Amino acid sequence: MVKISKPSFEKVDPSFGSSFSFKSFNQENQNRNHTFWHYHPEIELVYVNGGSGKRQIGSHISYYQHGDLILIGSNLPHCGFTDSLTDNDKETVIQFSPDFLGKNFWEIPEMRNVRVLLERAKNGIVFHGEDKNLIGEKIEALSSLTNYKRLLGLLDVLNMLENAKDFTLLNAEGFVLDTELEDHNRINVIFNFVKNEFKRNIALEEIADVVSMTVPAFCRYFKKTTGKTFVQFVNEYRLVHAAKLLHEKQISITDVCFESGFNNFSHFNKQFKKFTGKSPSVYRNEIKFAVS
DNA sequence: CGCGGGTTATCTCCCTTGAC
DNA sequence: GTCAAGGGAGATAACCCGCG
Repeated sequence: MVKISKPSFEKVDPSFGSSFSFKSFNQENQNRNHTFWHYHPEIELVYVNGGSGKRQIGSHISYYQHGDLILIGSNLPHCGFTDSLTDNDKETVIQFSPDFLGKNFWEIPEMRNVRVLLERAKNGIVFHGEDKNLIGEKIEALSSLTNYKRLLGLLDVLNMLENAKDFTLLNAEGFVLDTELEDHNRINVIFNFVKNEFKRNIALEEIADVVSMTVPAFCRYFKKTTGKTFVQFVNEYRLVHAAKLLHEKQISITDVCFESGFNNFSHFNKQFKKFTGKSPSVYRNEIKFAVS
């Protein structure tokens, strides 16, 4: 019997005396609760000012270094994997309901651009380069402001995000969530299952059984929802984990391969090369080179 | 030479998908 | 939902290369 992890709908409470939620985490205060699969109607803006980790937004999975700035739209399932924060690393999370300033606030002409940004955020947006750093600093500076100034600052940040040039849409391939809650739950169950079990072999029959579907029905459903086949998805999940291990641990490539859920080198090598354009050893050497 | 770590070739099997 | 075909994923093994 397989244990099913329940899908999670996260309830977001605004900070005291405020209409949106502002939270800051550092080495001492790491009580973050978004390392599991969840979704919520509130829009979420996350800034990590250093460190590295994995992130999954919709069906997109990737590894990041030197911090991260992402904007996650309403009801887009996501999961952060930032490793334990060290030294001066800080993670700032802002969550706000799309209508926290009133139902029609984004409709006024002055907010037209932000409305476009929030629409775009339904795909998940990651920001890079100077934009990431400048806006990130601005976000961190919000912590020292009064509630009133903080709200103005947030609008300012949203405007900067809209003007940013250096960004990537994470989920552009079209991650489609059915509006029915039941289907919402189904994909959550699948993602959580993969998250917990990716280090071992997952037979299609097994995962299909978990969500009470036949194997062909499952394949069709998964492709329709994520734009990928199930095997592709799990492979990407494993490859991102492998990239992370290559960066962070001094273990042999063989060990990285098995640690990531692959059962043989040859296949791991082939997939890794297809995914990153480099073989695992070249990939790791380039990192060493960049560091020294 | 033998050994360990990494890469490539090939064959089998099961995942995916189209037809019904 | 079932069935079946084809193609991609995964296993096996041969191969390469640097090192003692």
